[in-house]
Amino acid sequence: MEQIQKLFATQSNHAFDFSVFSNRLEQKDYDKNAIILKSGQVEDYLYFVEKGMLRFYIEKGEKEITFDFAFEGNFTSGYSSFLTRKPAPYFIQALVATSIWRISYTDLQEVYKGNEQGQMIGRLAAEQLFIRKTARELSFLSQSAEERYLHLLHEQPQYIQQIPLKYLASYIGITPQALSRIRQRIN
Amino acid sequence: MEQIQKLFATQSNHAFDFSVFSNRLEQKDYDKNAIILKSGQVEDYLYFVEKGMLRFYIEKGEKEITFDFAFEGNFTSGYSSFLTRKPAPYFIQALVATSIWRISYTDLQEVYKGNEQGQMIGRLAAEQLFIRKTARELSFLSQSAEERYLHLLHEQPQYIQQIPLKYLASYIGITPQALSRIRQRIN
DNA sequence: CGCCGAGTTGAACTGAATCAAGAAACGTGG
DNA sequence: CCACGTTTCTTGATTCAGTTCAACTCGGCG
Repeated sequence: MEQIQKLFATQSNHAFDFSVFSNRLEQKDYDKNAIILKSGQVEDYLYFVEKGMLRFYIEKGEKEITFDFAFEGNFTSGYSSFLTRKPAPYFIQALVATSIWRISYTDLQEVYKGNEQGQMIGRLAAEQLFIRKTARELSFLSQSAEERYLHLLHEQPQYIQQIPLKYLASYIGITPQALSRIRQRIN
Repeated sequence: MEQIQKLFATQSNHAFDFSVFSNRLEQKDYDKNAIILKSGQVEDYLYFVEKGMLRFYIEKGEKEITFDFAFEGNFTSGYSSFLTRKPAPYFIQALVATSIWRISYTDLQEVYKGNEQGQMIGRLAAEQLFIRKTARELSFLSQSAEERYLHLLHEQPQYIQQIPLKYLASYIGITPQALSRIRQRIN
């Protein structure tokens, strides 16, 4: 909880009654491999990852495609579903035992209404998510698979080694075999 | 202008004083190839494309990488720069003679403040942009270059043929030569 | 008319996919 | 806590999509 409060304190230049928001936060723990959101469900929460990490994936025929991760200190959500109130086409899963804080859609609307500064929460989340997606788009257009892997290693060194290679490969856009060979080449 | 109003009417289930927003809209016309945002500038506007189309690109060494287009009826912006008030690392250019409506950052903040429903504009823009980026991310992970091209053709048939092949190739993530061969193969 | 950028086509090369088999790690039940 | 079975990772051989370099065509514009 202090993590979130600290984040707001650094972002906000106005006094902000944090309790309006925090009173509606709910803490949840998930076991390793637990499914947090099932494909076909409407996402009802915005999450803040306190500890652990999450994986986002879609099922495409036989195989899973991992397209996102969320680490400690990130805001995350099945965000397009959360915003549009339509079923999400993907799954969210805990990669390790994970603790999150979450706020429901309706509660977040209340925070928006009740407090001038409340919008900041939504804005912070939206900005973080959008900027990440844009950076990732450019990585596909301008970098090789090896560069994407090295960038990922550099950006999130403490978490990457805990993630199974097959998920990383999928996230980078290559097969597990290809990533295995990249690893052997750079070591 | 009616285009935008219609968009709001279909999205909003409440009465919305559209004039609070529209009074702050400014109409601008750009010649073919005009630069709308220069890399290094802070994006000060949110745009609605009334007519024509835009291209987004970064300069990487010698070459340009086109990573986005905006067509008639789209909201768009150098959005991460607009949100964060930091310089954009990319250019926005008119591909053909283009007419837009735009609202400045400060005016949009005023709309947010002055009107309960005002947030909707920001939300609509954010949703549209975020959802598109997510779909594109999945296209890089799960589709071949040829599939991405066919999808683009299918999605925006009326605009694609007006866009120079080299920009389309870049957007898809391949060389102009490779796209030229894909075209010859599918015809 | 001549030039220049855009598009096309060819040939050689390369990074990654695919298919296949073996090694290592992992968790589950006895 | 070990033993077994399953999943994950590695390594090899072959194939394939896309890159690179190069030459040529075409259309528009000065």
